[in-house]
Amino acid sequence: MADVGAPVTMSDVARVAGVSTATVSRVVNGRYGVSASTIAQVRSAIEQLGYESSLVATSLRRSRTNVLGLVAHSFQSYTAEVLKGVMQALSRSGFDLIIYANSDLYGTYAEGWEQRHLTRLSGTLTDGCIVVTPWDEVRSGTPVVVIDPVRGSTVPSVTADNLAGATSVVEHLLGLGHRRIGFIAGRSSLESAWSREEGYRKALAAAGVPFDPALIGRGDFNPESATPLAHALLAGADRPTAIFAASDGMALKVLEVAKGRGLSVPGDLSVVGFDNIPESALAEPGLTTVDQSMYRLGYEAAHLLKSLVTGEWEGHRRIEIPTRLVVRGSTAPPKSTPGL
Amino acid sequence: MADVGAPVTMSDVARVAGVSTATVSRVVNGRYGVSASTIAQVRSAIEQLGYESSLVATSLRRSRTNVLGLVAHSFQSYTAEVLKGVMQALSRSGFDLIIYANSDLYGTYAEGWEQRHLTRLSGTLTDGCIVVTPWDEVRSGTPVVVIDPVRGSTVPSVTADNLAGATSVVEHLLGLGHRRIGFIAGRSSLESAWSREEGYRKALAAAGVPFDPALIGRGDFNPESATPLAHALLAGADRPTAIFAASDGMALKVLEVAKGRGLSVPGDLSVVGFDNIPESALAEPGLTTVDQSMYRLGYEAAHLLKSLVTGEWEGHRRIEIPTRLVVRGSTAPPKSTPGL
DNA sequence: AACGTGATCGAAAACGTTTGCAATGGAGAG
DNA sequence: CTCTCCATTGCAAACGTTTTCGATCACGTT
Repeated sequence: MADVGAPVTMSDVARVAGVSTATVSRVVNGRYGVSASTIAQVRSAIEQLGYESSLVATSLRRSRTNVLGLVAHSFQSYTAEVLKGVMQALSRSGFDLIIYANSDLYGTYAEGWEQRHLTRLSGTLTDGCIVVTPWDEVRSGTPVVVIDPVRGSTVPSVTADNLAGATSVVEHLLGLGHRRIGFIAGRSSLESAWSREEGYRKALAAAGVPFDPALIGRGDFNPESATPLAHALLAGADRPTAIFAASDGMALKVLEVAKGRGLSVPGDLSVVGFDNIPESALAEPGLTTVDQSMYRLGYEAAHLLKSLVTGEWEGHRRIEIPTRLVVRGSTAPPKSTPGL
Repeated sequence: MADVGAPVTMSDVARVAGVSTATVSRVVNGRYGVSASTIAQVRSAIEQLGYESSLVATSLRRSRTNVLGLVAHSFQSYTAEVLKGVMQALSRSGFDLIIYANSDLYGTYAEGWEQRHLTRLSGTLTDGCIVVTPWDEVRSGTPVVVIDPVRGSTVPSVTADNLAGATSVVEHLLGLGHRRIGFIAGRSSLESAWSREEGYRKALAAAGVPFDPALIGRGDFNPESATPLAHALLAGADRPTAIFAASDGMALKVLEVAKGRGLSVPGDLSVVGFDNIPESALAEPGLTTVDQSMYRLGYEAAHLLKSLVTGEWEGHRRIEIPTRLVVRGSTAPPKSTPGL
């Protein structure tokens, strides 16, 4: 029954209850110093009018709002998963969550919208923010926690143990007998991309496999960026027997390219991704990948932000969560295992 | 580089630029009546200080904020899908989106939180809201669009063509040769639940199959509610050869129960759901279901809300989107097809 | 020289809330 | 009866912005 009309304000309540707005405010916020009878009157007026305090006005006046913000650059499935974790962490914590999503996906404001949103929110609306989009310079008057930060960032952040995850992938492939393992890197400015590459290199080095620059493709986590790189890797005469892409989105493109070139997976080529997005389980064959619990990423980020906002010092401002190798059908021993 | 410190306000800009806040406001909002040189000064001051207008203060002062709100009761995967559609519709529309999620998932405010959030948002922050949670009484001073409304609601709403969807399911089952078809209903207050049951009844009637009340289980869309109902339906001597659950969540529970009772699907029992959530494709066997594009639901809702907010009358305040039967492995002809 | 005109800009009110401070009143002490 | 004191309550300022209104000024017209 959407009845239009001016929203009921505190003055309305005050008038009906026959008191001042100051008193109404005190009742609403449970402040000390209001007589029982007045409280009853105000309560009844609130009930009668269906009054609810304006989030905006309260935010403007107060410094603390008990609202946390989240800024994300898009809503992929992983963002939703992060969200679940955040909400779970905030459940019954007294903090509400506001998610700010920009409408100008491809608009003129595309550059720098993260900062715009962050500033607009943290100006007054929120006590702190979680940033899910990769962004280099984070300026904010209130605490910020970044999920998957850029390399070298000093902002409090939560990230997966990308090094260990990538290492486990390469060890898995080496264990199957692969020696020529291609790698498609992610956006190089991101710490996660860098750590995954680092894991790739270190695991190869540890096994005594020489590093071949020709096996590296420089992607940017955007699935489309992987397509030409996969073609390039697979075109050479001495093509790799396995390709490890730094994200599932890119790995799925590799799968596509391989099929397009008449290569069977995992028969002719093993493919591994990173992230364990839902689509990976549905792929044909299922994509071997590294699970980084997005849920947990969100949960830890919210927890960290909460402690930053309330001022409870928790020591670590940088949290790493463990990863887990998920072996599916896209990896198998190479057809010919030369040198074994 | 999160630098703490008081956020920069319009007064700061005014001081630096040597003008009044009124002028700064005019520049920021592109109002007419500011000299080119002044504009340049103000712009430079804004740049220098990194000023961004406070969403809160602006909202408080203005009536229009160009921000739309979305209130959802939880973040299942379908909510994320709805979100994508909403964001796409709002892309480059000049509207931003704020999603308000409550932290008191199981808290004392559990009852009526939707209304609380809606009121807090629509009070001043947003120009209108999309409500994704089923809720009976919607009170709001600003336009509201409800996705999947309650039965009899007069609030502008967007819903799937549940009647046609349910009809297609039953026709599919009838076509396979089923005659005893069980039905597990959804929350009866919802229009979608009612329409799905209506479709079930009408399709049976159209085929001349008598309606048997013993084949109806009264669920509430909550997956757990389906478990005892499935047991009850399958316990009888004259058990159905197929069960149509009004939601995928409930259908998956039926699958579980059937397996638990030693029934093979689709050998001994065909199972159909409604919604086509991602999990349904992953189930073993894949769940036959009705696809209602959540994306489209969100898209249309956002579009409708936009037109309501801007006052462009678009006629229909009630939108139905088409559904599509998705046949997977969970349906097959009954083992014995009596009467055929 | 007086005046109208249009462009530019600042003062101040307003949005709805919170809160420091002061005012009011009644009760108890002297 | 007066004074003090505490509990209760209202007044008004403040949060950061937008917008109305009027002031100022330069310029061209009579």
